[in-house]
Amino acid sequence: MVIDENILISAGAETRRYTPSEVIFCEGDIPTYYYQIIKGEIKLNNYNEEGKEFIQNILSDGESCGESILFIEKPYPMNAEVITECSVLRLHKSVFFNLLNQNPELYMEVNSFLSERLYYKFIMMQSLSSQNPSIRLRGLMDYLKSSQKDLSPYSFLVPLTRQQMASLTGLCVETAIRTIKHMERDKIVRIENRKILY
DNA sequence: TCATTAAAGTTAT
DNA sequence: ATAACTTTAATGA
Repeated sequence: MVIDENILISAGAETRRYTPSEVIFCEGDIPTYYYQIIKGEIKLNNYNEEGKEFIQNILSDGESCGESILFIEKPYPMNAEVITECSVLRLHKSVFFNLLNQNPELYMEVNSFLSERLYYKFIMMQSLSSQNPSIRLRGLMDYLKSSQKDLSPYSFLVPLTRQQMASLTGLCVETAIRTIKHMERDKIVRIENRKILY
């Protein structure tokens, strides 16, 4: 949880509902609100000139989306698209900043969330700079798995579709699938009824 | 080697 | 039923 929901609500945040494929904001929009997910999944993405999607991030319960851009005078460099049915708290930028100014602890909470996102970017950038699809996918899975305690092999069920894994690593689905199959042969992952265990 | 295209099978809504 | 996802195979850069 980035910021306690009750604090946001008493500050005047409104609860908004979104349905899958709805767009919360678009690349080029001027940021006006702070958004925090109560429940559901949202992806931050871009589409290249050929229409291929690159997913910057997938966010869910308790996480905020696009907050980093609020701190700079720039339009969004990505879209926020709803994956699953969502309820989201929305607080106007100016109220959000007043809130932070009155509560230094909240600044720290936002900071720590921001740092986590930045950490993800560093980790992913390292593996994405590799041409090898196996290294890219492992970089993604290593990061995701690092948030759980049990680090033993095959204890982590990858909570992503192959499509999403491909979009997060800049691969095409088919390559992601082939690579995952190869990783299964190499005993890096296990596959049980299409679920990937890492 | 990987991306792309096409085609077909599978799962979720 | 229909859409979304998964898989395989062929072809080309």
